[in-house]
Amino acid sequence: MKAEYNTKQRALILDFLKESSAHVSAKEIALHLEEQGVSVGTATIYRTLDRLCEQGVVRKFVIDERGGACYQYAENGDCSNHFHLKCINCGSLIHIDCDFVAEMEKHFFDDHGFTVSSGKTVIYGVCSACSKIDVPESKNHLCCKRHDH
Amino acid sequence: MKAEYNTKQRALILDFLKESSAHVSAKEIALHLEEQGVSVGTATIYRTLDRLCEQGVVRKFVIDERGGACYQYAENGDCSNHFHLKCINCGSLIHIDCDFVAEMEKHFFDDHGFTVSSGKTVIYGVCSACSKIDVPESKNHLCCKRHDH
DNA sequence: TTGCGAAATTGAAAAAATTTTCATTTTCCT
DNA sequence: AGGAAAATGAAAATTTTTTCAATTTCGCAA
Repeated sequence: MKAEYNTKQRALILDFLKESSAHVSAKEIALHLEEQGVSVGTATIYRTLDRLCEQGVVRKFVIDERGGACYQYAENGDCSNHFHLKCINCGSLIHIDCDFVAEMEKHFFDDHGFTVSSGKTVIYGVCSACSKIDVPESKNHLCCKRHDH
Repeated sequence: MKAEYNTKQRALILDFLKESSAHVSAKEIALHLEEQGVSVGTATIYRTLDRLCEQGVVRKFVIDERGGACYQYAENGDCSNHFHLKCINCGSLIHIDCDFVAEMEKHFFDDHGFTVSSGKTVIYGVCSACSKIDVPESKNHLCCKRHDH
């Protein structure tokens, strides 16, 4: 377990994320801090976001419409009705709970007469952690809400 | 459904991926093609990889030791292109192979960075027979293949 | 079969996003 | 206060995406 120091920069970044209901990009964070009169280096912003993601405090998304990734403060919502994504590479189990689940249920029911039991369903593949970011256990307990698309 | 043209570049990239048992990076692909005497633009390589990932033909990984992402050809096994519906009541396994599978794969990839391995995925629920739902034959023939397991 | 044309793809260059490097500064423990 | 560990920022390096004019693919009509 590596030690961690509290810094002004990290607090500022997290504050901004907390007060932003929507996704924000690394660049938006930089611009915001700039406006606040505080200039934080790019490297620091990315490093901080990485760490916050690792800790599950923040979620990372990749949205087509925008260049690059976006970040959002993660509140742990309810994990009631969702699918499980099982990574065949690292073995982690990810709980996803987004609008698309409903879409899937509707499709299987309408077109195949199949009533999906979401809670028991397991979708196998390679997780974002293995294919994109290095994210440890903590994040895997989070639920993902769907973002606009 | 968007049309797709076959191009020399795509074939070359896919060929290289097929013959590489290990992960290869975008740069390695570029270098390999260069050595082959064919020069393929960076943009084309990334675009092609993106598409192949979306189609589930290739998987994307990020390995710490290397900068950036790596790609690997995903074996097309017998059941690798479709989902399985497992009835929790009668136990039958239904193989479904319809356009929606691609939609799902795209969603999970785009929105969750998750590369679905369709062949290993099992969706649990109650089948049409058990819930006495009349599914039009035409729909079944159009959308899915049924097998006994 | 041949050739036309719309749609798709390409490549080069520029832009953008992200990561690395490393010297300097900050944090926190004693 | 002193010092080790951690974090920072600036700049360079690297990776990935965008732009857009030129080129290629492929169905279809002649």
